[in-house]
This record gives sequence, C-alpha cells and structure tokens, in this order.
Amino acid sequence: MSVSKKILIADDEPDILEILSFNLSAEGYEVITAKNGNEAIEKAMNSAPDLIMLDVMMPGKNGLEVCNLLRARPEFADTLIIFLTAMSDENSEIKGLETGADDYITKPIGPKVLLSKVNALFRRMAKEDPTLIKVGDFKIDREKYMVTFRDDDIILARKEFELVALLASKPGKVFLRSEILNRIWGTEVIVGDRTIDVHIRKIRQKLGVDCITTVKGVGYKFEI
Amino acid sequence: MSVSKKILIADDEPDILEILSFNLSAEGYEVITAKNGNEAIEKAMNSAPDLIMLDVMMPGKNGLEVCNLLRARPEFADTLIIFLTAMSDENSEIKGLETGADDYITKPIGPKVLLSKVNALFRRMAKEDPTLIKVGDFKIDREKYMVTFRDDDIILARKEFELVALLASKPGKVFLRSEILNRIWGTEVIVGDRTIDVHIRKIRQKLGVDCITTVKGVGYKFEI
DNA sequence: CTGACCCTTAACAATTTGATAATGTTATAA
DNA sequence: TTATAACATTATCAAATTGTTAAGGGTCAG
Repeated sequence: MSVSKKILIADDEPDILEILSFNLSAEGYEVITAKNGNEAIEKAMNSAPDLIMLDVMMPGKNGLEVCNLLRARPEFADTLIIFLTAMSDENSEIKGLETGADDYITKPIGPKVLLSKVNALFRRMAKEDPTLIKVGDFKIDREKYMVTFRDDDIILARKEFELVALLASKPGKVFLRSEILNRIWGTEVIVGDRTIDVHIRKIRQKLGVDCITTVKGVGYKFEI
Repeated sequence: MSVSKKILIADDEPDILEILSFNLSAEGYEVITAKNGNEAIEKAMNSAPDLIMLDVMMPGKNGLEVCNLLRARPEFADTLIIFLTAMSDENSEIKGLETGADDYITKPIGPKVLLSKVNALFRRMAKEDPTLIKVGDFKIDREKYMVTFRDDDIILARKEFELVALLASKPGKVFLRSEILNRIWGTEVIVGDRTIDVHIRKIRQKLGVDCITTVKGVGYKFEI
C-alpha cells in the first residue's frame, strides 16, 4: 500500500468485528471498528476512512441508512463502501448497491476472499502508480520495466523488479514482511520464510549500493 | 471528456436502467436507454452511440442477438459493446465475448466499479495511432503497411506488421503478452502460447537488427 | 489446380527464474 | 557467556518461460 489505508468496520457481532479486524490489520491496513450504525457515522466523520464496511443488519441505524447518510455528505462521495450481508438475504444486496455501495460481501467469508476483495477494490480505485519513480540516483520505470542508477541500466528479474518498485514507491517507509508477501505474491501463494531475504540479497548485489535497510523483526525499507 | 460520449443502455429492469443512467450521466456521458432488444437496435441506429451496454436476458431479442445483429453492420464494427449479466450465469459471459462484445459486467455492480470500467474502456479505445512512426532508423507507415530501415524496405506479413507497429508505438514500453493478444488478436480469438514468440522470431529475422527485447515473465518491448 | 505465402501449432531445446535447504552470521536477552 | 531469534548467504534444482524449427491447414493469385 502506498499509504496505509484506513478501514472502518461496523458490525454488531463482536466475533465478526474481530476476525475482519485481525485479517485486515495483518495486511497492513489501519482498522477502526464500530458496534452500531451511530457509532459508525461518528467514527467515519472523525477518522475519514478510505473504506467503510457496513453490516446491513445492525441495531439502531442499519447499514443502508448509514450508507445513505454518509453518501449525502460530499466528503464521503469518494469513500469506498462495502456492505456485509448474511448469505440468506439477497434483496438487501441489490438494495445496497442501489444505495451507493461499491460492493458487498456475504458472511461468512474466509480471510483470503476478504483480503482479495478488499485489495482488488483498492487496486481498482487507486490512482495508477506513477510509472516513473526517482529516488536519489535511481530511476525506476514501471512501464519500461527498468531500473537505472546514474544512467547505468540494471537488469532485474521480475520478482526483483517488483520488490524494488514496491520498496522504492515509498522511500523510508518500512514494509512489513506480510505486506510485501501480500503485495508481490498475493494472498493465494504461500512461500517460505527465506524467500524474501534471498530476493533482497540478489537486489542488493545487483544494485551495488546499500540502499535497502533491514529493520529487524519488522521488514525492509528503501533509503538513499 | 473531450466530446461527450453517447452510451446506450438496454435492460428490461427499470431500476437497473435508472441506476446506470444516473451514474453515467453524472460522469458527463450522454445516456440513451432502451427497455428491450428491438428498442435497443432502433435507438442504436438512430443515435450512433459510442458504447452500448446490453443486458443479456431481455424479452424479445436478448443481448447476444442484438450484439450479433449490430456487429453485422459495418457502422457498428468499432462501437464498444458491453454485456450486463447476472452474477450467476457464467456461460453467457463467455458466449458474450465470443459474440463480439468488448467486455462484460456482472450485476450487481457498484457505481465506482462501473465508472472505472467504462472510463477505462474509452481510454483504451481513444488512443489514436499516428500513421507514421519513426523510431531510430526505422520508419513504420501504417497506411502503406510498410517498414523501412535506413531506406531499405522490409516486407512484413500482416500480423508481423501489426506487432511491430504496436511495439514501436511506444518504444521502451513493455507490452504484456496479454496486452499484445488483446490488441492484435482481440478478445474473441484465442491463440496458443507460442504464437507470439514465433511472430517475434520472424520479425527479428526480417529486421535483422536486435531491437525487440524480451522481458521474461512480462512481455516484449521495442528498443533502438 | 498449383504454388507461394501466411498463420498457427506441436514438439523439443535452451534459458531464466524463483523457491528452498542448509548453513553462516549477528544482535539481543537471559 | 550462551541460547535464541532473525536475517544473510550460498548452492541447488524444479518449474516457468521463451526460442527454434518444422509441419499442416488455409487463402489467394495466376
């Protein structure tokens, strides 16, 4: 994630709240929770989340009402809203989309499906990454698939390139290992623990400059 | 949008019609609606829309039939056609693409996803190709279907020419294999994995200069 | 009908890549 | 110090990917 995205989850079932929260946090998202409709609105106002997940059935104000109220305000016009619905109730799904939601998720939902849906939504809405990243003497061109260091071309394999591009997309930011795995390998693929290290090593070798810093116990970051 | 694009939407459900219409209008598109297949054809003839969205399941003529009828006319050869399908029915999606649609959308769909899809489709189609491309010592003339290298003519077959023209249209840019397939073969045709390679090989042979670079696991690019 | 050419595919070779195991290194806490 | 967790390094191998060649069917002009 270029910037840590904020996700507000509103559901009256604490279990659901916890599961979703846990999985999304692990992915690197900043999660805020609300136990009912009114709380959701309040927290949405205060924290300006990038994505709001609303349970349709909630005491007090239900998800549809919350969605309507939020959408009425211009500051939430571009906010992504997803409905959480029980599998049985299909009408509410359709209604949800008519109300101005961007997608819906039927409960129960596995963590992988959840993450892939959320990631996909952000990806689709994301303003496309700048094709050219410049960091210090490095130029990273996503379109040309090339890295240059002071006008010298550096040949990187695909995974290596993606890894550099990711780290360099936000110089100084520490990318968690889990975050890297999800962004480059996706949630479906599972690779061993040492895989990232090995790639990092190859990159360090090829770049020749010490610009990738290890933050022990946390992850890696790209620095000049 | 440089010029307001016309979109014709055909669906028998008034709700769907209204939602789509509302969102697309808000984005600045000119929207025309039709409640069934016959009406769709009639309005398509009269208004010459830039994009036609067809519900697959409609009374009278269904979306596939409408698409076939329209595509049979040369004036609709370049018109974008999108199918709207219920999420359940997967076969119709495939059939739709075989029939000559440019994309399909599964209902229900959120407004953001809808808009991003439509915008993306227009963006992709909007890129007008200049007739004459010059790259290094190469000249590529789309009109005359000819490539010259330092005043020497190079005879290329159609597919070869199209491939060169595509790659050379943006020198340095890596074209994904999927991208190449879509732009040269279209979404309807499915060709084997090695087809691109074979063409690339022939081109390399005929050009005699090493100007097409393989980016393994990604695609090809044209470089001087 | 024939030959030339085009497009696609199959089959196999060649190459590159990415993952892992095994082992070494380093920082930190007990 | 010693144990441990976390990362670095290296070599290796299977899998993925592309290159190459030949062959077959299709099309079209003569």
